[in-house]
Amino acid sequence: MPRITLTPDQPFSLDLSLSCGQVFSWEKEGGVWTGVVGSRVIRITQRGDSLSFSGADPGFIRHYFGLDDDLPDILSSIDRDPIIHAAIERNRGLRIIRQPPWECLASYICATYANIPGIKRRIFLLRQNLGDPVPGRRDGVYSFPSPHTLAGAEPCVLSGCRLGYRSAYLAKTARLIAGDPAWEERVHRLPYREAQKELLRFSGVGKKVADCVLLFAFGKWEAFPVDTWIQRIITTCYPDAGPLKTYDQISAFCRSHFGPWAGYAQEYLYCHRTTLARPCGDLSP
DNA sequence: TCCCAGGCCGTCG
DNA sequence: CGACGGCATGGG
Repeated sequence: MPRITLTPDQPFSLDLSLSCGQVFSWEKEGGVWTGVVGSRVIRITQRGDSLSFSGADPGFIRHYFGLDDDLPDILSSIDRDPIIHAAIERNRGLRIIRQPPWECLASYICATYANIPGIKRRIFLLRQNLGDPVPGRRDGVYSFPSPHTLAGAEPCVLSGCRLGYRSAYLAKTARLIAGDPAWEERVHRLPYREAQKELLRFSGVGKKVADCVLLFAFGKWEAFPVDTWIQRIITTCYPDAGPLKTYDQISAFCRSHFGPWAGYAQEYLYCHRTTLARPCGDLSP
């Protein structure tokens, strides 16, 4: 079984990274995480500084989990106030995962105005109803459906995935992308703001979804997704920022406050949301 | 039964 | 631009 030994100067927590709500298709059973990334079934476990895994080579694992990002450097650069400091102390080792772009985009279209268990359920149904079974010992493991498959899906099959009003958005975007295979390379090449504009062309994609995809799939670290949790945290815990009202005001304040790795700060705040969002921003543990 | 959830779209000032 | 209602569905 392939293995990666982590060095002490580059902390990593598999549990935090997979359970903080950035990915929706990983499951942990008996200490082992299982997920489908593209067409690979990856099984991985962490014991201390050792990662043991199957289904992918070490280079893929390093890239997918961001193990080559200099986390201590990133964290010290965003550690600019007591609020984020507490979030860092509590969640050190959380890394932003590099998701396949289409899976990430489609998942976050399905994630609007829903809670995480509901999102996981819908994406599970999408895989089960429209994905391809992935060869392996265990059945019940399916790849994420391709844009082409989703674009041609029977309406009754798609409605069985319980997406509600998101269903039409996803189908429309799947059709657009099935006829535009260069979208991924285009977004990669563009700087943050123009890449965001490019994603906003897709149906069901507003600024929040676009920023999630830019952060979680394209490594645009300036992206700072503002959802209801982050909005609450910023307005209650950062009153000195002034009366921030619009998405762009909050997002821009956080980019200037946290710097070029603002997206990492967002994820640490989000991971710490239930503590930070309670009344008065109480920092007690 | 309520309220809320990793919001977006269309419409109207 | 900014504000606002509607929206399918499921969790707590």
